[in-house]
Amino acid sequence: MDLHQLRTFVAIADNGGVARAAVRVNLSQPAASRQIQGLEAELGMLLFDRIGRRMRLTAEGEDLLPRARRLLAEAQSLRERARALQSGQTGQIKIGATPPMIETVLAGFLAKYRRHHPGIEIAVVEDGGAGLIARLARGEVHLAYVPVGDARFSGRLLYPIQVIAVLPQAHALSRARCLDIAKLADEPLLVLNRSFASRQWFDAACQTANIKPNVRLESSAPNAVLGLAEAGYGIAILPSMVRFPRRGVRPVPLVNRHTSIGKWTRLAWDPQCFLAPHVAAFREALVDHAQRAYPGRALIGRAPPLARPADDDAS
Amino acid sequence: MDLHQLRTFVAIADNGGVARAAVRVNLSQPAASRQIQGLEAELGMLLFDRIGRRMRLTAEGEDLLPRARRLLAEAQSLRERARALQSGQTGQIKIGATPPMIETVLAGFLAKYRRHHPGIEIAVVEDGGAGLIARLARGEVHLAYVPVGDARFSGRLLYPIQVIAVLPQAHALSRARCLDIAKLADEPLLVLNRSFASRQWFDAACQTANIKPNVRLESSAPNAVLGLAEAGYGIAILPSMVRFPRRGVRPVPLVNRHTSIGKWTRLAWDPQCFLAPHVAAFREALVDHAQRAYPGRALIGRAPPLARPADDDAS
DNA sequence: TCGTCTAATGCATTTATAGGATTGAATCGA
DNA sequence: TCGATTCAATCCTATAAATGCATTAGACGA
Repeated sequence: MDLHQLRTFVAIADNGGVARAAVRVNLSQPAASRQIQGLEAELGMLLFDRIGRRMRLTAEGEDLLPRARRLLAEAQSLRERARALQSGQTGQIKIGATPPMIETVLAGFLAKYRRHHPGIEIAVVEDGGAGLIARLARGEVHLAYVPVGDARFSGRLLYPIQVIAVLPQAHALSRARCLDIAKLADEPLLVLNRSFASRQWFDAACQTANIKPNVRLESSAPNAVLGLAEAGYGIAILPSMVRFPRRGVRPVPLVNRHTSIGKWTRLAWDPQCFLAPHVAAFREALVDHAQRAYPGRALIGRAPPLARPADDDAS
Repeated sequence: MDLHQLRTFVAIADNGGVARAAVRVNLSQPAASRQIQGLEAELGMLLFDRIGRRMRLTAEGEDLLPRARRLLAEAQSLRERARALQSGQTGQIKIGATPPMIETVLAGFLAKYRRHHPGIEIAVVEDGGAGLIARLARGEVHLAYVPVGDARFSGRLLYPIQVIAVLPQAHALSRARCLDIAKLADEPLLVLNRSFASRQWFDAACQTANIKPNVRLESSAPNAVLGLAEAGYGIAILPSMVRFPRRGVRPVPLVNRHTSIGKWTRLAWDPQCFLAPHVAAFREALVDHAQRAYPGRALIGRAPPLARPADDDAS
């Protein structure tokens, strides 16, 4: 059974003759004749009665005709779906991100993007940094926020994330343009737990600076830390992408011997996987958006710039 | 796009590899490889990412895979439907019949037949004799009750229909084994109108016998005629297939010079049309039923048998 | 680093499918 | 009633496609 045979079958039934049908399906008359014969032979039944030189559907033909139509329609729908996918008008995108990324960058961007591209279905997968790398490697997501330094993936640099301190306005250190971590030695600190990259960077910086931070609270929720800082309970240590302004507190970038603490963020993908046009378009739009309006950009300008890694965009 | 390509596509996705898929679809590995490449080329997109020596579905492939499955399932359903039609387990039958035929023969038979063949859909088309011939010629019905004598159709003889008189039991002539129409010359008669074949046969017989029948009533309803006969209003002239017994009246076959009046009935079909197995089976069952239990058979035995035409069964 | 496994490619062969010409039969018009 | 026409089927040949075998290229594991 062949789609061409079915098409010819339907055409003969519709046009009432092999010759006319042949024209409709861009075939010669003998070819159409043979196709219908081949179909009849394969199905083991006559689809048409040959009444003189006319073709009339048999009962079986009448029964199978609508089914053949459905099959052809389904095939056409498949082709059209493929064309839509190819042109990037439609398709699915799976993007992995950490909760802070989702909150600060992705949420706002997605709302805008979906309005302009209603055919695109965007699935956001929430996971931690290590989990995102694994998902990207397994092909579960097309794109993911991954820190710089993993050579397995291509990526586009987005923006730097730096560690900042959030101090009460009344605090003496809050007027500084930026703040060396040595000055935090005896201050009571409110920090995130070790699953946060910013906490790891902060710890590493303290270690190199030979400082033992006075941790008053370790939390898994940035907003909790921030709220306590507002209440004057201590100095919050957070990544620069928390949203400001907040009342009664001031953010100040941290430095370690005149060097900012943090890393650049990257939107990465697996270069071994074919990246569909609609995914590439989405990626470019997201990169553009993030680079223009990244969280904490006002703050970051106050500290020495982080070393910018090479952008290893291999597309 | 080709069903084979789609089948290979699905097989690769299911079996996770070209080589294994090739075995499943009875192809060599290179053939399967080229099929999927051809499909990808035609759709203008990669369906699989080649990760090392593995094949992993792209986003597009994942999108199109269920559609391909549906298409293949639809094709399989078409094949299975064709097989069912071919084996005669299912299908449609259109049979044309006159109202008396439907009432006396078909109704009872259909009830029985449908119980034993639930897959068969039987459509009964009610029409007059001339209408049935036209419908048969146009292919609107597969089978029809048609009088003998039409060479265009093949047919199987069913049973003779003879013209009978229905007399009040008290009538002197009601004791006869059969009755010559000459004896009806002066009796008040209740006859059917000229659209009934039996009426035409009766008229023809009267003409050859040089008799002017004394028609008291001409009706289009056999039961009305019969009812009036029961009421003693006259002698009813009817075809032999009316159902007996009736109270107070006796049926007597009519003869014209020792010759029965009537014709054989035939179940006919268009020999130019392919007769599907399930239609042929239905036909045989109906012929068998009609020949064994035809209406008026007890009555007909009392008159000289009608000349039996050749059974021109050309199948 | 070597061996193995997998998908892709080259090549020769087979297959089948197409079109053109022709035939045979049925329909139409004179 | 007899051509003329029309249409489906058939024959034949050429072209295109698909297949299988052998081989290659590349990745994965020991």
